[in-house]
Amino acid sequence: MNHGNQGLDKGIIVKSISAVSGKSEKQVRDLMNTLGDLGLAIEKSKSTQTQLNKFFVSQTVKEEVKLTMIQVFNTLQQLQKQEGTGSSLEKERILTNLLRMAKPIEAKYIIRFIEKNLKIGAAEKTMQAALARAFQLYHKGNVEGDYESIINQALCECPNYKKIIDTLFSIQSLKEVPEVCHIIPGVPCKPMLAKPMKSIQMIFQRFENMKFTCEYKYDGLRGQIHFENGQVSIFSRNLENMTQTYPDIVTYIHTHYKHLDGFIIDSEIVAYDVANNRILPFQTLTSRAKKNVDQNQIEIQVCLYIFDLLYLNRQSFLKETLEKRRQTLRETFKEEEGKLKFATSRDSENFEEIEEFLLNSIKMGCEGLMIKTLEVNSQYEPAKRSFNWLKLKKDYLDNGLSDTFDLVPIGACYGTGKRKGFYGSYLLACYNEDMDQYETTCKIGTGFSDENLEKFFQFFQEYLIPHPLSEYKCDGVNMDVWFSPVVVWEIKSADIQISPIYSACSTILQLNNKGVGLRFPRLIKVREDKKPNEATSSQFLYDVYKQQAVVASNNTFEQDDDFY
DNA sequence: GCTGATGCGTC
DNA sequence: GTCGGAC
DNA sequence: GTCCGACGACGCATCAGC
Repeated sequence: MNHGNQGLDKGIIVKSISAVSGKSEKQVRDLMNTLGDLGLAIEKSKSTQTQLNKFFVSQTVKEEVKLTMIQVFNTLQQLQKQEGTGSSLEKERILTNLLRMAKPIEAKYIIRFIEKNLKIGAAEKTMQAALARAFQLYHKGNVEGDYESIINQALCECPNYKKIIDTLFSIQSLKEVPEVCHIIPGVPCKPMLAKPMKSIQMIFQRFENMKFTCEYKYDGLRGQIHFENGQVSIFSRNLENMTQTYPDIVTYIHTHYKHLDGFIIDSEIVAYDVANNRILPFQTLTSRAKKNVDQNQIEIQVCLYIFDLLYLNRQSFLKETLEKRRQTLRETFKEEEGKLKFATSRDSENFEEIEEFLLNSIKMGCEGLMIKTLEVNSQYEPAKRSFNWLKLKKDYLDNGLSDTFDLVPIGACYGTGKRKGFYGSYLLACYNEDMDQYETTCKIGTGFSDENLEKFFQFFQEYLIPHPLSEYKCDGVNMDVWFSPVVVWEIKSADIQISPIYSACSTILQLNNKGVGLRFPRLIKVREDKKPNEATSSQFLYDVYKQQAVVASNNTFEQDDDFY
């Protein structure tokens, strides 16, 4: 089914639910907070409608109207088409009409569908398994073979349900599926992913007796680059077409590789400081325009760090070993400083060497290492095991070398779905000793056990306050509830980045009132031994920020006022 | 024309 | 992206 | 191990409302 974006504001959904159920918008929002789900909110609203409101609704819609799938489908497509001035009102009107006709349970799933979260415990993999089973039954045992793995493989190489289903309807033998649905330039292929590892030892355990290689893990955007018949396409990790965003890459490929008879390579697109031959931070890369990009107006240059070859000269390389793919990649492409480089790699099985390589990668502005087998199980086949590669980052390490921060929860938001009835996330602050104030630096919603979620929720009931304290520097952050500063939590993060909304270090930074925020924050533990005013200081946070390789090596980063 | 909210994609 | 829980 | 769904920070794009 169409899973396009309706671009529906939460506000529009709330208004529609309000219009359909006769409840005020505030009542709908309260219901949403209580039930932890807008879908449940409308289901309940519709099924507990007052007689008066039912009467009112029946003036506009005939009772006993039955919605069909086609109607819902068409309406969703209509929603998708709305754009420009006045589109929000129109969307609200269309959605309201649809919800009027829907039974409570239908309305629930329509809303959940729009929110792209069905919450039925079944997602992509379950659906694929079901598809396999369904066709097995459809063919009544006349077609032999492992449906699930064939379909899975086909979906990885050619993620197009229509094409695969059409094929399954028409085949005599399962062998025909890969003959029709296989990797081809122009169509994105599911990328290989990597599993986090907490130590180098774990890598030796995982890859015991296998040859493997370590590569720098660049901090950019995954880019799968296709070329065929003069046509360049660039796909993201989630198979989105982002060709329009990178006309500079398109041109580069065009001018250097049009002699090749088609290829697909895997790469990381990284922002690059051409003047100083340095990698720039992820944040810099993301500030590039995404639509209607004029190649002559590009201010942020990128370098392509390529690391794999999936297809070349009309041949799939997916089933080749990494050793072979890498060798062919190196023979086919040519490095150029600041434009295209092979990911820095080292084939080592020595602990100290790997450790040093990891530290070097971070010094160079990378996130850490990717570790991949070279021969055994080294095929590019995410269908077999999508997390076949391993990744190692400094902040995964459990050795005390990575930075943690001791922060104070000062507010929270209600949880949704399985977090219903508790807080789903907490606002954290560091302590500015000079100003005697708490400065926000992130929200946190991961690292909690179910037990802690409940325990913390109960705990904070005693410390609720109606408004943030005057010593909280928390402008620009909207929370459902606020607390007195009473506890300290230990938090780990990957990075510290300039933040448009958090206030930590803003007085030290002097950067248009911006502060710093944590990247990938998660809870480690409660610091029973610390009082709130012993939390991590703003100064410490700032020092750690300045120490980061990519900040330390690039003094222009924060002086360039135009940029931020 | 600007601002703020929020969608949607990246990590 | 990270994480915890169910299987 | 795999799958799922909680939740994070950002920045561009878009639209309402001033």
